Amino acid sequence: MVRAGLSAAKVTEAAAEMADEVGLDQVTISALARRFGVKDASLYSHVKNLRELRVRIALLGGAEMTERIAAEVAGRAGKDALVAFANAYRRFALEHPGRYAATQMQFDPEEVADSVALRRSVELTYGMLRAYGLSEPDLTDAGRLLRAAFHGYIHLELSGGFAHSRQVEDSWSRSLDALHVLLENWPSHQPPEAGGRDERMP
Amino acid sequence: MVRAGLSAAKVTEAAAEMADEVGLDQVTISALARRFGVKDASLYSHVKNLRELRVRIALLGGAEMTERIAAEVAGRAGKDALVAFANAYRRFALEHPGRYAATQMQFDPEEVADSVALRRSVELTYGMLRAYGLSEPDLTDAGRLLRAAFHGYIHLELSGGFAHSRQVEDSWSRSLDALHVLLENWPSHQPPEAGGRDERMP
DNA sequence: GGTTTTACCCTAGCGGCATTAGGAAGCTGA
DNA sequence: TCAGCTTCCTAATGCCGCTAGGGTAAAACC
Repeated sequence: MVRAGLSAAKVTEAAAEMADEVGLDQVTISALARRFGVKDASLYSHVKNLRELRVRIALLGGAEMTERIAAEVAGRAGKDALVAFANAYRRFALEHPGRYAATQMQFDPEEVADSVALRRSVELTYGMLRAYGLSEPDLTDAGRLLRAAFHGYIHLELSGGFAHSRQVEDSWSRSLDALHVLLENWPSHQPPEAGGRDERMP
Repeated sequence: MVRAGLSAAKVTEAAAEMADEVGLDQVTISALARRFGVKDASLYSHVKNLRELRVRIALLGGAEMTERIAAEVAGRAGKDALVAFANAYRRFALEHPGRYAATQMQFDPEEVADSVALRRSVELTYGMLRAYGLSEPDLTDAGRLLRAAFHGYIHLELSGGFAHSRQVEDSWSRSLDALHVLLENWPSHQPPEAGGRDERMP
């Protein structure tokens, strides 16, 4: 009897690939075991349960995504940085829809508490926004709106909300133009006298 | 033997309620049958399968949502309309997360082809944007960005992306300020000489 | 090199879910 | 009243997540 030679890492990588190919919700323990030519129960030596498997996919995907964004943004500022960030974000999501979907799960705080990628991605966003001259609390507000716009756009695109036409590219890049204008004209707000605003999550 | 007196409409309404309470993915045929005190198989007299049930929830939720938005936007224009639209959108999504989630499914084109609500919601958006002086192709681009921003924001909020603090309200209303500024300063584009742009979906 | 220990993978089995087939009992209209 | 339709049932299939417990390959130790 030859062993399959699995490991948590291999299982996660295969699961991520499978998620990109057939959708995150099609990634089941059974299907994954089938892909490895192994019985379902065998996978439980490497992964606690289905939820943990998905969290692993998310952490893997999140790390990869942040890495790619960081590489593209490096050395840029202002609109250059914004466009590089946004395009890297979108390209990753379109090329790896399963991994991307996984990053959108609801996590228990401690599941992602020690995620370097998460902290890094917040830093990247804030660095970009500071180049636009923003500071708290606008930093937080603008960051949220940017994340929302990016995610919302990709979500609509992935779910077929608009046709998969060449036009989406134009629309996307014009939205980036618009967001650039938005950040340059951000309606600033003074932080309130008393503290409390500082504790906001990004 | 007393009959339960079910109907497609009653089943859908109960399913929508259940989705709001426990999450769309917890709405199963079994759970719903249990709620009615009926066997699983009985529901198949009223609903073709699980997918159709979810589509029904989506259509119901979409209609309700559009209705509420339309009521709020009626008689307003400019920033008033934008804020009314956005707040009605967000409030519905937060009060009815299950129905809202259902509206985000991927549909076959003919499943929603005859949805009045969908057409109406597009009209509402476009009317709002025309009041900002936009015309095609900016109408389409701005509409997409708005939908993306709204959906993205609510999605982040619902999935706990940021803390459930009072601050989210501030952040949201400042994002609306920013979007208003954006629409007033939208970087316009000329339509290309030859046709083709007109066929874009919203 | 032989032995012990570990860790991997298996068989077996539980309960939950979606779905279908076919039958019985209520309701409706002639 | 009785035929016919609808609603609900029982029964069964197959897929899935997950657990318990056992055997063996591979690694660790002497």
